[in-house]
Amino acid sequence: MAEDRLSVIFAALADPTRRGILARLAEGDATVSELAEPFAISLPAISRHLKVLEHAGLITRSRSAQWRSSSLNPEPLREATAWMERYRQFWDANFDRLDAHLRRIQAQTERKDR
Amino acid sequence: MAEDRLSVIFAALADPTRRGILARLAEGDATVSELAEPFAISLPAISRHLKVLEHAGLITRSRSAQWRSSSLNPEPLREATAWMERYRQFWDANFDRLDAHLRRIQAQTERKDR
DNA sequence: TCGTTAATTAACGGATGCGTTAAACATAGA
DNA sequence: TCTATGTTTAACGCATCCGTTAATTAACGA
Repeated sequence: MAEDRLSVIFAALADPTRRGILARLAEGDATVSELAEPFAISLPAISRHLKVLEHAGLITRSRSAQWRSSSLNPEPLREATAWMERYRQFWDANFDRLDAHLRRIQAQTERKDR
Repeated sequence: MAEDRLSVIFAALADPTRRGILARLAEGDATVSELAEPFAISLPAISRHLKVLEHAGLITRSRSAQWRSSSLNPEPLREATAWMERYRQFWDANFDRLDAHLRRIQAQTERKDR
């Protein structure tokens, strides 16, 4: 399961190696070998991670000769952030906490009234 | 593996049922049965999802009689967002795209110079 | 054409994730 | 104390994830 876009994105971000790859790509495009270099895992493993990132839309890839260059595509990060934004009110310092409290109380009251 | 905090958080968010539970909790605390109601899965399955969310720190739980109430804890969402913020420059409209372009070019040049 | 380099695919193994049903546990209340 | 209700734990099955090594594909370049 987990075919919806957000799930695919979050799942892709749930691996530290993949987040490391994204961090590297934030500094500029890189080949598979370059991306693999900081990690103590095999090249095929990196290749799979890249496929996951590509499937999530987090990177795009191009080939030039025998090198395959990856570049960061931030769009999915924007989507994921947009989803989290819905909860920003719950932690944002500028948020009126009283309002949240009242809404919680209200929800509980409604529940008991059933 | 995947023991680091961010991985646990992202993994918890990678399931649509769990995101649905969080959305429900944003409206106020709820019991396990209440949380399970919108979903076509068994109660034990919901119970496991809650355990995952709790382990990620996304919810806190309290018991009152035989009911176990869950409440949203937004802290991990703040952490996850903070991580993504590092990439905001790549998609934010207010960002000077030329700067990003120059940094990419620069990185590629450095690589070729090796 | 042959060898080298870059990367992927194939085949496998072990761990984890997510669902189920059945059983157990915890508390309230007659 | 017995029963009903809410929730968790146990035990299982199946799919997916993540890693490995070996083999394969693709392109360059002497």
